[in-house]
Amino acid sequence: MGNPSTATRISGRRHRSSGVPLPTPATRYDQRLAEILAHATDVFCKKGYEGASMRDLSRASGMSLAGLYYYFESKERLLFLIQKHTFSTIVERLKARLAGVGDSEQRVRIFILNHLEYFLANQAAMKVLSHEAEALKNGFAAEVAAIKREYYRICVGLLDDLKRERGLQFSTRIAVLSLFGMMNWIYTWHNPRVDADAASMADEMGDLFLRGVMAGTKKRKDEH
Amino acid sequence: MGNPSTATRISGRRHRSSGVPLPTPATRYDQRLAEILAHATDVFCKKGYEGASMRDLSRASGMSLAGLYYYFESKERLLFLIQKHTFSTIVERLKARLAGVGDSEQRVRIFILNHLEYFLANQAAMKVLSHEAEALKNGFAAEVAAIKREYYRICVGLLDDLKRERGLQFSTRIAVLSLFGMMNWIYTWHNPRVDADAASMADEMGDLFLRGVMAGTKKRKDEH
DNA sequence: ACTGCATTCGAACGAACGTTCGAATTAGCC
DNA sequence: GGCTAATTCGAACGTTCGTTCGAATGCAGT
Repeated sequence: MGNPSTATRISGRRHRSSGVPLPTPATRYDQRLAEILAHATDVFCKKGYEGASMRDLSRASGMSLAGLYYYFESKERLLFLIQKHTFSTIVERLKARLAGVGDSEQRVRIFILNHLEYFLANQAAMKVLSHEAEALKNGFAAEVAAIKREYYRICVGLLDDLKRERGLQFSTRIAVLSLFGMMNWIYTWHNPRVDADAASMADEMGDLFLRGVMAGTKKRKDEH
Repeated sequence: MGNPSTATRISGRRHRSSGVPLPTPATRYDQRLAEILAHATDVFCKKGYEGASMRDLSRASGMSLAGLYYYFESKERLLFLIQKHTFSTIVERLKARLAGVGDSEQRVRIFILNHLEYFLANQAAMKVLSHEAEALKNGFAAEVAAIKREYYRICVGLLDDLKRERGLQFSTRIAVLSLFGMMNWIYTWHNPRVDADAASMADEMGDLFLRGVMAGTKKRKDEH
């Protein structure tokens, strides 16, 4: 089994026309693939990865069943592309937002806000990421798991900083995973018509979590 | 479509032999069905509802493919039976444990402990309940949703009591759903070899959640 | 041994599955 | 217009799916 990331399409893409000032930011191929990924995300969200058939994806994207296979070589790789792109983007945005912010409580709040904003703006993709986490196998699964681990480590770092600065006592592991639970569970209940926007929700969950973590017994300072 | 709950097997079960002092608490039929449900729970947990085939269930339970249909009339009803039994049991146990406890903080802690204890003692069943919540359709889905709603309302009641007694200010909806998220997410990460038992975990999550909810700004008492 | 019902099974059903292939169509470039 | 490669498609492949059916087996009461 080859590396899931490396392109398997050997034939080169169309070369960009000479002097055109980039009327489209990506090749036609990339655009079409992105469209298919978007439609497939909706279908996977609604019917689940196993429950969605290639014929469902064909219908949703308006392309013939066989035509889909010009853009990816298997249903599993399609899910992989969705998950990898979604997860990479959220990590990338997080890093950009954390840069230049020093206060450790503020940094945790940024983590929560970034997660919830992206979650609510891309609900379908995030549900597919959360809910179909076990659907990929071997190489595909490993690559997504690596991104997940990086994301997890970042959050652990933020909380360990907070803990050290303020001399708090709690299990970082339980705290981080509880926070992920609070945030990721949203896809099971969020209703844009009754629930607030991402910023308010991030405030509310941030309050709940940070108070819960910071109201704990501090270490006495004669403990080292 | 008939009521999913009512038995469709018309033929009566074997009548209990006359004077025997209940050597088995249930009929042979019920025992065998329970065995099949237990094996099916494991398979659904491992491969997902859609991903598990009737032939997988046949293999796991050691019964022929056709034989399974003597005990239930469809794969969907099998999932329904698992979800309904699991959810009913957890609600029933919760009610028993809450009876006679007056302190409202203690009652919330009991809710958390009951949930986590059952979750960790029946991980496979609870994962099937949490993860396959959308797999049932129409009548089947409605009946499980009714139990879920009752369970949700109980938790809302506990938190509203706490809120009133202590004059707290927070969104009950967000708090309850955040708590469910913290607890239900466990099935994605809990590892019995590294994580503590249910009681410690309930303490830790109870601290995190209750501090978060109670450390909030209290209403001034001249507000009514 | 015989009867009647509960239980189990092998074999098959039609439908739907993911994927493939060769031909048709389209779009950029001389 | 004609050439070439990129793109799309209809039709089919072999496999697996959930479910059904009639026959076999087990077992209790007579």
